[in-house]
Amino acid sequence: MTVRTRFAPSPTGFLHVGGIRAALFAYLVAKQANGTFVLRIEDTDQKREVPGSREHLISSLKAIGIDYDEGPDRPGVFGPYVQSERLDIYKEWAQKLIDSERAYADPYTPDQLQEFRDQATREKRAFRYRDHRPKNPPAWNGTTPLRFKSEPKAYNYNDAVMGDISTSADVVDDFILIKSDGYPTYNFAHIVDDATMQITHVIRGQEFISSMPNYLNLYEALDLTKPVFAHAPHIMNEQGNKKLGKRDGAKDVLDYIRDGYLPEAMMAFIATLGWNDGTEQEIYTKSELVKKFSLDRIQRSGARFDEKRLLWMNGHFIRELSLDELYGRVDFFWPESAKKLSESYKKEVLAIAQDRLKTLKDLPHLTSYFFEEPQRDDKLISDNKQLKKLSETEVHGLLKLVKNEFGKLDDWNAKSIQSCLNQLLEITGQKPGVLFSLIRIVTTWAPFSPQLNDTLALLGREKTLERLDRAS
RNA sequence: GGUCUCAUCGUCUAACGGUUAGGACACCAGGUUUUCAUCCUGGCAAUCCGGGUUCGAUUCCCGGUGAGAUCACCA
Repeated sequence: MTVRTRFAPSPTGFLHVGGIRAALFAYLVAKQANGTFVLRIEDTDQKREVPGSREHLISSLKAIGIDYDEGPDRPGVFGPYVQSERLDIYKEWAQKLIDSERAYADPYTPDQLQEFRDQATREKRAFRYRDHRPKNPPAWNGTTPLRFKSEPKAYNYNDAVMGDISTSADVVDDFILIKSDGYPTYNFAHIVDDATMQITHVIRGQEFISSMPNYLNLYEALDLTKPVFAHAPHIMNEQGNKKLGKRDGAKDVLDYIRDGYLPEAMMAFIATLGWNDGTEQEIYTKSELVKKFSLDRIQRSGARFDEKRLLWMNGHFIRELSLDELYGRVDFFWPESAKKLSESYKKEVLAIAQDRLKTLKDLPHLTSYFFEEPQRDDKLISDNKQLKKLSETEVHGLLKLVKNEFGKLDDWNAKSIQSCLNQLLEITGQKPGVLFSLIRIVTTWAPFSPQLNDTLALLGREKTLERLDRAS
């Protein structure tokens, strides 16, 4: 039997990093078994649907490299893959339950229901709809909710992540199958869909664990084979006190990509948040994840989202990239002033910036002085422990000497510049901390920059002398 | 409050009942004869509490405590 997993989001908001983890896990389980990964859109709540979220969600998945084999825009034999287009299917399955007397029309008004609930609250007991199950419900005409007639029982079942879970019969209740607007509830629709789409592994967030007894009861009423269940804990916010959500400033995946994070870093980071393979490996490529991932090694408690670790991982992946590869990725991130420069020059700049990039977005402020005249900032000198001791005339004297020696150089490359710099140390009698810092600062006006000889070589003799001139 | 689940450095985590409780991020210090970054070396730092079981519990059991999830005509 081929493994089929699915990711089934509702288009009610934006897919943030917490939500995408379930998708990643489902994807990995499918790919690992050479199976199929399905995207299904659960849009049964028309009121909450957010325009554009469907597209956003799809591009988020694609952005970090989660490709689905079947989905709204990838037709397969089990379609349609959008729930609002499957209403007839749900009606059919609902009819089966009506026929077998496992579904009935809900005769109560919302107000009446609320009264039942309030009453339960006053009496400090849990509300259960089935305590109010009508004796002779009217025939269902589609304008009132259709409820599941549960057969409460205790369950012991295995969850691929959480292990053995047991529940009492108390929590099985008569939930709504079809709403009065004719749309099915998630509780009903997803089970019908998973069955008809032949899903073998249901991998989702742990918010559904508490509904499992109801689902199990429904599977039995429908006489369906149960898939493997896997409920992953949520990713928590940085305080660790609740699940990560948009309100905590949780960014969505596309935000991270826009901020210069690599898709492979996002994937590795999200996968290892609460999962590891038991070895001391910290960083995984996509193909390693596909090979090594396993549901039973997912941590059972929620992990916090640690931006610092993400940043480190991103820097790592950036350094791993070949120069050409990296060059292809930073296109969007060059400062405006770099746009007109040649590819070869930009590649040289990129080569000495690569180790320093934590995100691709760091590129402009790390390299802008190669492309445009930097803003002079005398504080860089006056705040420098070594340089602030120098008088203005001393500074000018030093710069003059530097200019002189640089002017005499036959070749202008990193090597010749370095030997010239070494000579200058002898000529001036200054320590490198003073002389090199001074040159570095007046040629870049940046708080830090790559190695001095490399920087000057790339800057070119003309610009170097020009900037020395301007400073003296 | 009911139900379900979880609990190792600040964070992410490893450890068939026997380890000086390991690794990584972060942080700190040193080195790579300028800064920043990379790289290397070192340092700081943890088994929630209380009972059992056992020759021996991070590990098994019970009880606390703490945390999370859920209790909708939302998913």
